Amino acid sequence: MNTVAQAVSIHAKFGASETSFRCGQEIHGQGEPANYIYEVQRGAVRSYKALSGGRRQICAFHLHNDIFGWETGLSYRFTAEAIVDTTVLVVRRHTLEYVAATDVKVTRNLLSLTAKSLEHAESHMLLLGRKNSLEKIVAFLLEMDRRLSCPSVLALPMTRRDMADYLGLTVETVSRDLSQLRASGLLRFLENSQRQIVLQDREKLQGLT
Amino acid sequence: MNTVAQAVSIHAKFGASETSFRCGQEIHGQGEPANYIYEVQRGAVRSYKALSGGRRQICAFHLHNDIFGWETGLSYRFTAEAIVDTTVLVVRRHTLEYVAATDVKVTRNLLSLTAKSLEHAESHMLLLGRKNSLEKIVAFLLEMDRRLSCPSVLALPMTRRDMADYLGLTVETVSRDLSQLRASGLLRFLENSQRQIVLQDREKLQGLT
DNA sequence: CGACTATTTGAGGCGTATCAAGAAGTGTGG
DNA sequence: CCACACTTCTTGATACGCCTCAAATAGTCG
Repeated sequence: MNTVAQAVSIHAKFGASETSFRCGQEIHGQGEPANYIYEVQRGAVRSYKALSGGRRQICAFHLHNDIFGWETGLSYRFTAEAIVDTTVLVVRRHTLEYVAATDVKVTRNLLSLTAKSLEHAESHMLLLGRKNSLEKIVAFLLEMDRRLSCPSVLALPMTRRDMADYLGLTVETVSRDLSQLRASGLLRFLENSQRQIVLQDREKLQGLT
Repeated sequence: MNTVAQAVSIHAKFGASETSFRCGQEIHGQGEPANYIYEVQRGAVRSYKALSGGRRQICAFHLHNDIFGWETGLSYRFTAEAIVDTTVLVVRRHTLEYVAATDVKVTRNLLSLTAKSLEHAESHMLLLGRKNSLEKIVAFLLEMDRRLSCPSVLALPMTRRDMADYLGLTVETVSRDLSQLRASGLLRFLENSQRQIVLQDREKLQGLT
């Protein structure tokens, strides 16, 4: 069962509208009424929870075809922001729930979607709780590599700060570990761009996490 | 909607059987075929993922009436072990899926159950990634207090090691922070028992997390 | 009681955070 | 296209929170 493809069809069926956000713009805020569900068409989005003292935990990055903003409760548990210029499909939650009430397939798609998120969250708990900084960085690179379909050049849409807030580290540690991986020849940056990375040895990287 | 109560009714409806496990016994192992779903009747269970070097991340404790072992994939993503002598209700996954195929309410209950787990996992990510040791301990105590219905004496079923593996800490750090909280009068232990804790000031504790 | 496990406490070390500064990259207006 | 301001990223020096190792104490169970 392909969750994403089925979810896309839901959107098409119910007249989803398209909206664009500039880099850095908020799509929905933590605590606001959860009235819309989104799907990334172009660009990328971060979903995070905030803590006192400016601390953030990014719980997920949403890339092409990912769905986000779906809640069982009344309000969003995350703030979602575009991390590059981004276009999303939007459907009213009300519409989706109306359909789910009559079409079991939609409910099952929502279940599948939620289960996928849960699976990701549980793996990420292991990473946050028990991996060291290098293992975290490597796991992150391989996750992005996989989700972007293993391109020859990994074009990361997020800043080092976003990476740090996803991995429970600081910007400096992220930077240092990337430098270390570069020094040991496991990856390299494209010239004039620190966010375009070539993974030189996926197998060895896999062994580090 | 009360997930737990509805899930219990599912079990009753479909002839769930009762099984008991001794403290420390494995209920299901990571990677095994996920053929059964469980509900805690008496006792408590830990679900964890293992990493190289003996590292563990406990993703959840399952207490009275909690359901665990439900998977969308073929195999268990966790090892589940009784942490005290425990009795569970067991239903065949096959049975549940057969019913879910005809009864939408069952599918919706599974969705609600999964969404609850997801919500917990996402809060726990924030804890693991961005809280310091004292904030983690306090959050843990308040979580257990809430889930055990705020009893006058908090009777923890788990060891300090389990707490540590849930919070991404070591046994020693857990012990030190508990001592510190005791020294500052925010909690006390019952005599002859380090696992029975009285929270002396829930409000102040709340302020620490 | 005696053996064992769980917990606490202390001393010291390590990994990551913090603070600081400079380099690299990006965007804007001329 | 360049000049300038700004943000992002890197690198170095140092600090500190939590881990590691070790040993004593408390609790459990035969």
